Amino acid sequence: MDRHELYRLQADLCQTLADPTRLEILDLLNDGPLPVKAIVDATGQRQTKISQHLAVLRQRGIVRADRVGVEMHYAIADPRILDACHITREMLLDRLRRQGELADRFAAVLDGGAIRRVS
Amino acid sequence: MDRHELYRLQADLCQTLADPTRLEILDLLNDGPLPVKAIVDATGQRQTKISQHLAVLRQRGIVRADRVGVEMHYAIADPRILDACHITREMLLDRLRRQGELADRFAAVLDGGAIRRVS
DNA sequence: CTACGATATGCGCATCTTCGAATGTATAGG
DNA sequence: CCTATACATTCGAAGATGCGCATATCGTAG
Repeated sequence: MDRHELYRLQADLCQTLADPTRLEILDLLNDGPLPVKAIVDATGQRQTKISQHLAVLRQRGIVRADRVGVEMHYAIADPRILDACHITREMLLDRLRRQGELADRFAAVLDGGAIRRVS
Repeated sequence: MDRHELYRLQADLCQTLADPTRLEILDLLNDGPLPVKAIVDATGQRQTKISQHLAVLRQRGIVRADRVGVEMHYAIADPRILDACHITREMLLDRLRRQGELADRFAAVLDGGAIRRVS
């Protein structure tokens, strides 16, 4: 297994996470296994779409599917994926906060009339 | 900022990480800032390609670029991204280890002739 | 067997991504 | 000014992805 093969696999894993619907599904499964119907209802998306995304997550081993009677229950396969998602989410929230502060400071400067004075 | 907008941003961030070359670049920058030339040499990829990927990383705020004389030095903007990468890498390595064990056990069974006896 | 509810799959289309080739820009040296 | 070095940008082709629509499968109840 050479280094580049690992980068390829890691890129595949990231690619699997690179979809808003799939991230939302993982977030829902964070609280425990759910049948497809529950995910469809919770997201408000079409069943076909959810099923396709679940297939992607299943094929890459991110989630696990078990039959429970007539339903399929999906669950997170490796909880560490949620840690990774948490980190990226925190990074984004921090960035948004910083942008908010910047916007506030900029707005304050505008209110002070500093920009108009310059122009 | 509603929940779905955050999922979209997070998906964008994951998408940015979803490329072997970009992951390799981040890995290289893990040890400190580097000029483009060093990255090109270290990866053995074409300069155009590296520059394109650096542009992607720069636009998404993953890396920061500073002029140093005639060179551009690139650096990791938020070290937490490396934590996230580390988690996914560990997950993959674990999975590969498990697959290796499975393969070993399977090979042992094959050597024992259990499969042939079944067929 | 039939019908139904739950879930999965195949297909076609629009969109996005990646790469290489060529070209553009900028800075330092002569 | 001219050149070379270091890096960035644009463009087109090839491949990948996401979605909706229609349809298939699977388990269970009649």
